[in-house]
Amino acid sequence: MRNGSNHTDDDSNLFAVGGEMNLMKKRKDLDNKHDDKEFGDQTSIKKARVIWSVDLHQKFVKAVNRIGFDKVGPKKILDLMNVPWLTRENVASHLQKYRLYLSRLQKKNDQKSSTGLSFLNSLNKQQNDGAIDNFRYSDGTLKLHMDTTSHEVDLNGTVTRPTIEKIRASISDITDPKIRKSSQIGCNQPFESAESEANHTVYEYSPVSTQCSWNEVPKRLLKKEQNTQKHFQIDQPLSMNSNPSDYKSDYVSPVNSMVSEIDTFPSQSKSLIANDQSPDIVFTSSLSSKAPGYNLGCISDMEIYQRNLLLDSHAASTPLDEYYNMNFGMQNMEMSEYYDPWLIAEVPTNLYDSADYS
DNA sequence: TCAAAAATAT
DNA sequence: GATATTTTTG
Repeated sequence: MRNGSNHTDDDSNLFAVGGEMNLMKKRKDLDNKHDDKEFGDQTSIKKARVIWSVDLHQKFVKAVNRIGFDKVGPKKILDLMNVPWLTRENVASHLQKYRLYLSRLQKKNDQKSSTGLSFLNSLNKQQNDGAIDNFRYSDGTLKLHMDTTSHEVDLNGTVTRPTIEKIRASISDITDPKIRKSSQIGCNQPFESAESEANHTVYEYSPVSTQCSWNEVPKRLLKKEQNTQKHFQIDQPLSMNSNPSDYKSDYVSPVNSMVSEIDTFPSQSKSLIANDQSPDIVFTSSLSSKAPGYNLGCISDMEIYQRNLLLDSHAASTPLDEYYNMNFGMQNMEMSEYYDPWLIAEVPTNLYDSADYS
């Protein structure tokens, strides 16, 4: 529909103008060729490519989880989703991708849990990598990384300190005024209305709104640490994987990687200024002094993304940023209250490493 | 130009 | 319905 109606309208208008057409035609050349062919019979107007918006995907995931992983099939999903214009093929295709994603996810987890001791190494490595990675994102934001590994570590008690302190240090580097301010702004926005909108809503924000990641996080995990103490902004999550290349554009597992990001790192005053003018960071994350690991990373980046969209439609971030934004990471925040639990779909529980959340 | 997403073919 | 392959997109 997107292409269909809009473009053909444009084209026909142009066509009427005639004289000016050539100029425009160059631009629209491709489309016109299409149209020529397609106008032969009205019936063959190319059907729109389905864009799996956040909402749509959430529906999808919800359906999948409802049906149960073993019994799931495109048809059933389609039924449950109850989206009239969607076809079985659409769903099938999406399901294929989804399965692919999940299996990779699982592989990652297995890998991780079987590596045993080496997770310490990977923790360090990851933090280092993170530091480097931070600059891959040219938006000047600092990402603070945290991994479930650190959570495990935390539980063990042993290695907890460094991690936490590292984070704390970073946090305290950030001085409050601006962050606080913009955090608040972001946080106080009402999300619900927008979130519960039908799919179409999202389209209005395209082109950037359409990407999504699979991350879906069990609600209950969010509830565990409600008392939050520090607020800081998060923006772009980043994969924490020890195997970055592999994850370049992967969907990030909620289990595997949790990321918080702190804007306003001293060395990156650039972004400070930018944010000052138009705070593009919208969410607040929280660190509990008790169990940072726990507290981190319990919300889907999709949702974050969605919120970002809604709250910040004039977006300071570039499409590219947005793009990456979607593909990476988990974030956590104290947003639970803002959510309608219904709207949050979950990844099958068996995919979570139970140790991580037990 | 490329990888990821979606469509389509098997 | 699953998976492989192809096309489209950003």
